[in-house]
Amino acid sequence: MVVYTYSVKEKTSRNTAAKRKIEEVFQKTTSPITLKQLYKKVATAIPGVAYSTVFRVVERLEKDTIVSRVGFKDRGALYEWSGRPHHHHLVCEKCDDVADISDQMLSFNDSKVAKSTGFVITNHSVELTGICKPCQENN
Amino acid sequence: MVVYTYSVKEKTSRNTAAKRKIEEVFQKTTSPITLKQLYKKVATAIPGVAYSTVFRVVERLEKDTIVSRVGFKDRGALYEWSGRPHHHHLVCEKCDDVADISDQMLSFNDSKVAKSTGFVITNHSVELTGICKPCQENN
DNA sequence: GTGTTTGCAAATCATTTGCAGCTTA
DNA sequence: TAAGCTGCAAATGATTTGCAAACAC
Repeated sequence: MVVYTYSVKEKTSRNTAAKRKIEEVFQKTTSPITLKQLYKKVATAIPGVAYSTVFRVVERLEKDTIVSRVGFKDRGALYEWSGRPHHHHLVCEKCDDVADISDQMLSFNDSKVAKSTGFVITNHSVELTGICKPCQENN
Repeated sequence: MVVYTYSVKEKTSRNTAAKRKIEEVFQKTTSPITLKQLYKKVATAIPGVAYSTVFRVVERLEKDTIVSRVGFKDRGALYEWSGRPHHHHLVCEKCDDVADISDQMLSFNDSKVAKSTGFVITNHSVELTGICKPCQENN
């Protein structure tokens, strides 16, 4: 079990069941999940846990950049653990399955964009949509 | 003024003030806007217009693929006119200004991704974050 | 002990819908 | 006239907050 560590900016933090479980769910889940999904999983392990608790823990985790919010078009806000290597997502149109894509596979260069727009690029996010293998076959 | 034209799937459509104004706002605005922003602009020209009217017109326009919803991380759903050539967005962290980026500037290949994941790629969306020139200078 | 965290309930905010009256064609 | 469109009000759903009790340290 990974020990909970807040960023240096945080003075204190307490090790609670909710936090431990939330971290565990994030670690076990490869694809981004909604707060609702997270809450359901947490509530199974900790009956009676409040949605607001999950909300606040994740809120804190996001501020501390331990989890990050990733944006998808239609679904609501999704969260995933930040520790994993930089990657992007490929979402299946049919079943909403999410595959990870490494940055190298995309190979586009920010500098060309930076030059033509005058922006300094600080971050990029790519979302691909497609149809996964199983769904292609079950057609 | 561009004439309102629904897709062939639509049997009928009526030319109303709300629709004309909504189209006009979309045409004049280069960056994606929220429903709220759109509503405010429409309401200025058409006092007393209902939010739900704007909602429903945009809903219809989206179904007819005349406007498209683009996803950003933090802000809510954003809409933009679809007619423009395929492009992506570069958002300024400081002032939320949005610059367009042509697809060619990014030059990444779906086929490599398709090969390694088994997915058939149907669409892609790129969101870059950065700091625009004015904000760099005003620092 | 004491300051953080939690559960509960309620506030907020965005999105969506039902309906009856109005408008466009 | 008739089907579409609109305003209004209210439902829904997601997100957020206040507060007192419970808990970690």
